[in-house]
Amino acid sequence: MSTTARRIGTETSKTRGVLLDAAERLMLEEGYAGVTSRRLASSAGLKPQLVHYYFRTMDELFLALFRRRADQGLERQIRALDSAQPLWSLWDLSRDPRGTALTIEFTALANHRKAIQAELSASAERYRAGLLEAFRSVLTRYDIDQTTYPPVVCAVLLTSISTFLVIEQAMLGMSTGHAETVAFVEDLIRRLEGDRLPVEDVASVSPIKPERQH
Amino acid sequence: MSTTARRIGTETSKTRGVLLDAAERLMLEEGYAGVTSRRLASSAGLKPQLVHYYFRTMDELFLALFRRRADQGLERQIRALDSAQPLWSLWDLSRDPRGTALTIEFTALANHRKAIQAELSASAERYRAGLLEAFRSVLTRYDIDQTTYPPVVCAVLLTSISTFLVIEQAMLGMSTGHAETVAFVEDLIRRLEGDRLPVEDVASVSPIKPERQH
DNA sequence: GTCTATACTTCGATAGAC
DNA sequence: GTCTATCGAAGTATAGAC
Repeated sequence: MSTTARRIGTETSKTRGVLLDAAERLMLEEGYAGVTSRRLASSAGLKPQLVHYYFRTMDELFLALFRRRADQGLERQIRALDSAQPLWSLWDLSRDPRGTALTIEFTALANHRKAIQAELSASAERYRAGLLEAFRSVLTRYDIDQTTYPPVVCAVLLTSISTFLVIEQAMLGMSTGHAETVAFVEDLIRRLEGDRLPVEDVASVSPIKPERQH
Repeated sequence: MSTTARRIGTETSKTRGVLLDAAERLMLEEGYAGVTSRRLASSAGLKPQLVHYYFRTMDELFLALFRRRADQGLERQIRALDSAQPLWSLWDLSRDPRGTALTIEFTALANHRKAIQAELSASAERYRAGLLEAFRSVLTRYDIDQTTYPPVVCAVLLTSISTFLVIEQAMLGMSTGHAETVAFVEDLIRRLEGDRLPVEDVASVSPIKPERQH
């Protein structure tokens, strides 16, 4: 009997990282449905069978891809929380088009890949909790009435707005009212944290780039 | 030569409507990738070839499906604009989970179906324009400073918030902070339009249901 | 770790009989 | 308008040689 486990590549393999990078690129360019073992391999200049050598199933690949990004996102959030202007940093971070576009693709993917859904909502909850903490502290610092402006509402609003703008802009090519909305939000932030200090900006200091593993 | 056009069913056919209804149901339940000619046919109790009899390609089916919904959405928006409490009506309308979930699926689909993208963004622009007009008129009526609160920003905000809540709730099963956010928005509406009059509520008067064609 | 070869499934689409 | 029959392409996945 062949209950003996099938061979699988190590997590530290260079090729594995190359595949994940290519998968991410494909996902951004053509949507999650464009990420098939064949297309992925060809886009990375490899044989389709290698995909199945490193990932038992496509689900496993999507999960690995998501986890890599989610970990990176949480790391960046932590750095943003620690910056001199947490609101500006969090706003800039949440407006990163690549990160948000990937989240949206994973959300659509979660519709028929239940393993993804669990991972995604767990990660979203963690992210929300971080934002909540940031708003609690900032609103306290600036002495804002937290009954009128609950921190959790601020967290949801910030995420909704940035997510929605990315959906329209990056996925549909729409931008009606975007500039005005960004100006509106940034004016609110400015009232609390003053003008943005470009040098301290977390997002610009560490631009999103595929993470190479080796 | 077979340049003679392939046969195609009429737009008023009952079977065609059944297929569109089934496609919509499938799309909501399993995402757009679940809508294949075979699965669609089997879910409607028909043969796969009938799908291709009524729609030359799957793209054509998706387009027809989208247009039917978009037309219905615009109609409902117009009725909401004419109601006694336009803000309440528009808010309720935009929070309809089925309509928004479909929009999100079409957005994901638009990533690799360019015909869909054009249609989708055109429709979104029309919808935005309607909302904008509503806010212009309401803000004028209640004498709100439109420099501080630009109508287009209100339109973008309303759509972002409702879209985002549906994404998290219906697609990810998340709800942290949702109740508070809804309360926050509804409090703002209440200040302008007073309490919601349940009977006048457009959304509750005409619940979303698949439109039968015959 | 990468290759060849291959099995099996599902998909979109068309031709032609009834 | 619906059926049977059928094509070719693309997908996931595995076995075994090198």
